[in-house]
Amino acid sequence: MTNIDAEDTLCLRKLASLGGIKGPVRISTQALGEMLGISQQTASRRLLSLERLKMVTRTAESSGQHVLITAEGEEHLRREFAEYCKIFDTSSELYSMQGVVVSGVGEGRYYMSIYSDKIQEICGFTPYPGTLNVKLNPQSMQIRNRLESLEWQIIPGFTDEHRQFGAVRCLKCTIGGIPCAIVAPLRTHHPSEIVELISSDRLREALSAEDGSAVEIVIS
Amino acid sequence: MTNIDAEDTLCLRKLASLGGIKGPVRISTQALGEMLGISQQTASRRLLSLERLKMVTRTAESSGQHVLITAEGEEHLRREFAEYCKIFDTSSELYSMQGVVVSGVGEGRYYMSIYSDKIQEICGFTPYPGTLNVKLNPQSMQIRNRLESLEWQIIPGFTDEHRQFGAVRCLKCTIGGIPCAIVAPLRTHHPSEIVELISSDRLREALSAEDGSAVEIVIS
DNA sequence: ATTACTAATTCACGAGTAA
DNA sequence: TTTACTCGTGAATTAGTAA
Repeated sequence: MTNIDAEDTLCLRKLASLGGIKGPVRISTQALGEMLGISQQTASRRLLSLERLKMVTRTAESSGQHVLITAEGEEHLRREFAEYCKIFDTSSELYSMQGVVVSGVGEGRYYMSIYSDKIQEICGFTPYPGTLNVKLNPQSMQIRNRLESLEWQIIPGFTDEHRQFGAVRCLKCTIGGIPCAIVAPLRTHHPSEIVELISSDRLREALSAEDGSAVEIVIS
Repeated sequence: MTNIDAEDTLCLRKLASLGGIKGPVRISTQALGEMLGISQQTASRRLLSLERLKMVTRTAESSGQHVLITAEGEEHLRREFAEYCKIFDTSSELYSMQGVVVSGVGEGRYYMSIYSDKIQEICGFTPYPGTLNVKLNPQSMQIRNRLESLEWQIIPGFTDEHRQFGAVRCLKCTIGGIPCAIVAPLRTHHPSEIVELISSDRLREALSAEDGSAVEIVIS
């Protein structure tokens, strides 16, 4: 079988949008060419090609032709469709980021003990008192930015007699397969290239990781 | 904006299937070329092109590169996806056939009076005693053949003291916007190029049609 | 190993035009 | 009006390499 190329597929898809699957479509090669941004001659060639591939049938009538997509043609378009379905079904809301373990500033530990109860409620685990800090590579930063539009769980801030505690948010994920969550201040202008992670266990131990170890974070 | 062509789109889609939306993908131009059935050089050029169009970003690392689809690239793929959705959402189970009115053999009238009650029950109208016969054009015959796989309503046959009446089936549709139904014997090897239609009204009058008049039948 | 340049070649495109 | 042929041109591809 001579394989159908990308340009022919585009042409076939256009015919389908015009109703070529449900019934014959009356279209001149001139008009088809204009729709696809190609010349009349090339449109003619495309139709000839699709006809040879048995993706369409044509009947010449006075002052024009009727084009109909065959079952085979429809099948081809459905396969294309399925390809896109696969991409957007499986990868919707699934992201992965790579980075290396770095030393944190140490404030995470303090926060985690304060918000412990809230985190248990939201994430389903009591956090180990401390965070794992991961420095993302530049490409993963682009993914990190996209995470901003996902739904984070919000932990409200509060004030006690000593000081004010800002609201934080968290996003469940896994690192090396271990359930954890990214924590971040509620309001930030630009996400940091350093991601803070919490888990029920001490992640450095669970991952056998030390500073500089490469890790992967998966958000689903 | 330089427009993205069909081949670049194919390449972008392949990267998406490899997970290029959710995170950076490690792929050599050699491997990408093999997957797409093109040379290493062309694969390289495609990536350069996609990069220029800001559909992907790349980071060169030792022994390879990491490719990530940008938000813009994802947007483009989603538009392609939407195009296919439109085709298969709106045109599923919607067919159209063209033909000309012809004189029937006259037996339809007889049948219609006998099956009148059943038709009322199934189609929601009491049929005018007579059928409109439409001769389909060759292309529409292909559509007619596809109708065989749809769900027809079956009217069981019966036997009285005089003769045997075979089972028939009908499929609701419209002709020139008027609700009607195609009737056919339950078992036929090949659908006839002549379609018999029933309606509550005399269709020839309702359509102002005579022998040779062009008509369109729509099945939804 | 890689990526991507340059050069040679192929092949796809549109203009002109016949049917 | 149509469709689709031939033909000249040029864009796109692969081969050969450099980095």
